[in-house]
Amino acid sequence: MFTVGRIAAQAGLSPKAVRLYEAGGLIDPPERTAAGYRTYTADAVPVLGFIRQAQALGLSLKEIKDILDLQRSGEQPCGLVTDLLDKHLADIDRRIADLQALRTTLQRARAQADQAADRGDEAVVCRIIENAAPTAEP
Amino acid sequence: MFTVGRIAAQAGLSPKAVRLYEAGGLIDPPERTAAGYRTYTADAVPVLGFIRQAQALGLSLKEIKDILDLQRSGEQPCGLVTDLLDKHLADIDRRIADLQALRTTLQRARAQADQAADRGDEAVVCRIIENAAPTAEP
DNA sequence: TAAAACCTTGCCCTTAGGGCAAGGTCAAGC
DNA sequence: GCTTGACCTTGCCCTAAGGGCAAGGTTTTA
Repeated sequence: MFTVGRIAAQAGLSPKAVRLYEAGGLIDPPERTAAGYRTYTADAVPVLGFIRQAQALGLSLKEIKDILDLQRSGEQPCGLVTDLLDKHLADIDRRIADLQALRTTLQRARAQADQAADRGDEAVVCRIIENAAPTAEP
Repeated sequence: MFTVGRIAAQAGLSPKAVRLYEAGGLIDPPERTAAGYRTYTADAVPVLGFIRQAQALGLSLKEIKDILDLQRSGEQPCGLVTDLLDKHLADIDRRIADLQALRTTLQRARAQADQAADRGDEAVVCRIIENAAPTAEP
């Protein structure tokens, strides 16, 4: 039996995160002592570990909850997992492309900043950013 | 004279965003009519446009406020702007690298998912994510 | 003159927790 | 047995940048 602090440490999480996962329905509410302390068994560790891994892969808590719900309902969540992975893969590709476009824009803005500084030029707000073409957000 | 809705439309923003920028000190509080309506002059448009551009470059409202404050104090904000651009450029490079590492991890997880499906294999949560190595966040 | 379109403020919502407060509980040392 | 420190409980406010809604006032248009 472990308290929330111990189980969190075992899974590499904060106690607050563990409570949040419970509140969000990602993990089952554990037994409580008479005093109200949460008591976890070691069984909770792999589930928390899964949550951590899935988060590291960019899945949201909501998506992770969907996977876990499906699994708890006896279904095989593999299809959902692969769908989510595909979705996030495409999302990541989009974000990388956006960031690279933004990088180009930033570099152009930066180069103009240097040129303006050389000329002693100073516009409304330095004219550096006004001249930069609009791009996607980061 | 323009109402908040008109000035926002001119700058490509929502009225709420304009009010938010005022509350955050990015723009000066405009005059009010007797009824309390904000009344902007056309002078506000380039400032709002600057905010929009700077945001598109990934700057936070706080950073943009610092730039505008510096400019309003009579300083030339170019130095600050170039510093911020450099900082964000480095930040973007980090994020692109992180996302590319994440992409690799996701693809590995995805490939394992297919293999597991072929074998009819099903682990705690499909074993797809457990086997994926931890990576940086998106 | 009445309705539509606009404005005002204020509040709650979003992610994934962090931080703090007030108060209760457990384990170790003396 | 008692104290002390470490831990636990819930609850509230905070983050970034607004979106959405509500209740009520105003302006414009038909």
